[in-house]
Amino acid sequence: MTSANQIKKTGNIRAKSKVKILTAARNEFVLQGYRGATVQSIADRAELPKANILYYFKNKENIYHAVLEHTLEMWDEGIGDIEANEGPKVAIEKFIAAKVRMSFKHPEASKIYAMEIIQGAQHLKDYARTYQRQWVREKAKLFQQWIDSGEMVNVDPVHLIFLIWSATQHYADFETQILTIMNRADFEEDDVEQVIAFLCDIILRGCGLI
Amino acid sequence: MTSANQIKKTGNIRAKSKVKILTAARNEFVLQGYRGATVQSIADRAELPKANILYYFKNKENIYHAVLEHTLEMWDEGIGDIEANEGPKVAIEKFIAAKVRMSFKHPEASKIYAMEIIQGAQHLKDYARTYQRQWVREKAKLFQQWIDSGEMVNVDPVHLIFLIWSATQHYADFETQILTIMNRADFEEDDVEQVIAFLCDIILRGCGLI
DNA sequence: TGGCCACCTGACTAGCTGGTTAATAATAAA
DNA sequence: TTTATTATTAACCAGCTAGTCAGGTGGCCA
Repeated sequence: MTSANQIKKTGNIRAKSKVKILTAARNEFVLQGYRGATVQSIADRAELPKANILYYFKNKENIYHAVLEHTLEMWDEGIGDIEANEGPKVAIEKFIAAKVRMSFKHPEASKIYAMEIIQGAQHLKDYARTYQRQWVREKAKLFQQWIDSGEMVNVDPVHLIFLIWSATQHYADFETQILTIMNRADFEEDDVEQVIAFLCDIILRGCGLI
Repeated sequence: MTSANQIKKTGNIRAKSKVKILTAARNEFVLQGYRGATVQSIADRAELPKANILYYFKNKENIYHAVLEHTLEMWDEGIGDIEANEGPKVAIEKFIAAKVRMSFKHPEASKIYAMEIIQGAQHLKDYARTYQRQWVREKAKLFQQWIDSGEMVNVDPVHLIFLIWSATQHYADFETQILTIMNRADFEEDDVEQVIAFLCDIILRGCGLI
């Protein structure tokens, strides 16, 4: 048995337990907030003794950080990529579609992220300050070029990005409210495409691209 | 001294203390969440002994309910009123302006509301089920009439309302993120009007109203 | 003056919190 | 098999939690 296999085998138990714990933790943190989610409640949900949780994660904050990290990875993936050569229409369409799909696929991730920001983003100030700020500036510059070349109407690119973020994430974060108002129990496949169509339609027209 | 005056005088102490407590509580709940905000921390912020807090509000949940109630009142006020006779352009403009102004004026209210919804809206399911659902249906019907009469483009009225809600509330809820990305310490007077102008511009054009 | 009532608060408690420890079991390596 | 490492968990603890309570204070009216 090779050394690589050793690591893999022992790693498997660790990995499986960690996934189990993080899934339970993510749900608890969404439902109860950081303080409201207790190590015991996470343990109960994961169907493991509390001490086992604290064997894999030194402490509660560590669990939260792991959950947050996973959330940010998703955010990065789901953010889609706006590229210069495809023109504003396709770029915005792809961006909206990617964000809406992520909202419907991983609402808990969006919710955790939202709560973190609402409460002051104490765990990820640096993330916004470095990574996000740069991303927004880059993409805003692209939009500005399209505006300057007359390919789209003159709208503030930064606020346009905020608009798309908010409108798309809304379907994850305010899921409960939306479902209640629409008098529905759950979202269905069709809803995703309908929302994408609606947002693309109104925002593209708003940008003078239809 | 009349009985009415007695009530007013004693009521004044009650009212003043309650306002003090609720203001402190609102801030604590926003920053720490329901479980994270302790009665002691609320007391410290209000500069009152803990027992005094519990003299005016039987228990912690009572405080939270009072905060939530106050928040909903603001929401109701700030929601603006879409009226049939003013036409879609003015209606949407007024609606957006009202919601943006409220977001900038009372960000904590919006944040508390958002957190409550994200966590499953356990304290105000009925509110959404009765009041909000009816409001949305009413206003959606109005939009539909404007669409049918060719006064605006055919966009889903319910999703249009969601779009406006999300875009406007975003400036309150994600304040921290927005300020960080824009590399600013605080919002200023001008920002409010700029945001209103941006959102009106893009959404009205999106509805074929420009 | 004395009685009434709203207001105030220090001291207390039962239960829960995150986290430790020490002893045991399971697994893998030699 | 023996040994070493990893995984598991009951029992425990110090500190904090929401909430209680009993004993106050001070203003107002008869």
